[in-house]
Amino acid sequence: MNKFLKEFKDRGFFYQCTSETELSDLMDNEKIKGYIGFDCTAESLHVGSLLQIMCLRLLQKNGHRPIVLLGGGTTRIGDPSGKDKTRKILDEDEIEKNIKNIQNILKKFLDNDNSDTKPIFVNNYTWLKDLNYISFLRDIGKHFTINKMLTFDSVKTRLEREQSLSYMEFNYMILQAYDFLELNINENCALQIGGSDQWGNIVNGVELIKRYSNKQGFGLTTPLITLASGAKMGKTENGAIWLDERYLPAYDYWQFWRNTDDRDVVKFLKFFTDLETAEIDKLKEKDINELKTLLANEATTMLHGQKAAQESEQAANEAFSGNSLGSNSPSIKISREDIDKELGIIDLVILSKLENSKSEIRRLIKGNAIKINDEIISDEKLIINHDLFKEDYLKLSIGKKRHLKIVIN
RNA sequence: GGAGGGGUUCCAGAGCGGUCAAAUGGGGCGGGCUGUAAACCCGUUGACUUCGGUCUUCGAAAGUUCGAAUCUUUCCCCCUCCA
Repeated sequence: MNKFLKEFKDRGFFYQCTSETELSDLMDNEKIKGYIGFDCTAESLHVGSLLQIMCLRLLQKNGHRPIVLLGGGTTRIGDPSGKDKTRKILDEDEIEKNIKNIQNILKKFLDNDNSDTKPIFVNNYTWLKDLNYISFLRDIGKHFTINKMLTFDSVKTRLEREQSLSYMEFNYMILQAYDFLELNINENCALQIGGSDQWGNIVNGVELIKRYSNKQGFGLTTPLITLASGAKMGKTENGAIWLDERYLPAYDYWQFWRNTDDRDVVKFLKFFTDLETAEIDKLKEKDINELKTLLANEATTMLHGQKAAQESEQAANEAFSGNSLGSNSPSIKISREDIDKELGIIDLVILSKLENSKSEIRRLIKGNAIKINDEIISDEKLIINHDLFKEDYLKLSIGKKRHLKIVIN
């Protein structure tokens, strides 16, 4: 089996492939281009897209060249896959902004220097925006039958549940298929990779290429990642695990990985680190918490750099060892005047932005959840005075996991 | 176009004139146990509070009433059946 495909499988990325043997042969014989489309609905990518990003990296690692399709055009339509309802359509400016942002994130994960494998960024709006309706229907539309389109899950589930599916959304799959054709013709792109929910859309592209150009394209999908807990990857109650440091600091990103469920650790090491699978299999014997730290360090290094990863680990050690916080711990500054005017504990927490409801803070105090310098606070009227600032800071903790350094400015 | 059913707190889903800031379950948060895990147990889950209460919520607006999530009217949205 082709080296790329083998690792793709070894790491658990593989779900389905249109013509596996042929794809394997092709990738043995030549370096190909493979693309993945990213939706531009959100201002940044979150870990839910990470597996796709890892696929792009794997292509590069094996000498193939990734094409990143930023769906500037299709985002204007909205993919009905997996959606119950039509979602809100973003305006032009937002989409443009999102595209730039997402592109910057992806560059962090990819090798942009090797001229043979550096990623090609394309925006499908460039070719979708000028399509002529009549000629599109004649050239492309004739290759699609409604009969077939109605059988795709994305359409079928909507219809079965009698939820409305607009004609606009119905066309999404045709546009995605057209994207693949476009890339196949103009970039000689032979492969589309996507999540398993994209299978139908991908197959459409492969078939369109066959009918239109009589060439063979390939589709490859990755499984939907489900956590041991049954939750979806990437979204927590506190919000998505963003890949953009402006939305989620490196320390929190590190913590996300550090808090991985035991049962998911090995799987994640294979998915989200560059460690060789053989090595990971050996590591399995290690202490589970060491593995989690390893996972957190590898994943954070990949995105935010080694320095950020080390600092995060150090900060975590400090925060959880119960000792004093170091220079890498999350911190905020408050002014001397704030303390002079008898700042209460509740207001301090508000200032820290750890919580924004006074009622909630009172509840936390009642539940022994709030600590200053590791001592439980039981008086909600406690006034913060300068004596609490040992050295030059005060350690504020909420629960077991949130610790913050309060520094006087 | 005609006939019905419905919109409730993060989600699902009770309530159907006062005892409702609203049952129950899920999720979240906190505590306990531990390993920054899982499972389990306990507490909590609108805001503000001088802890006595006060204020704002049950699709939107107006009304009936001492009093409305609960009744009436209009409007908006969703669903089911018929054409």
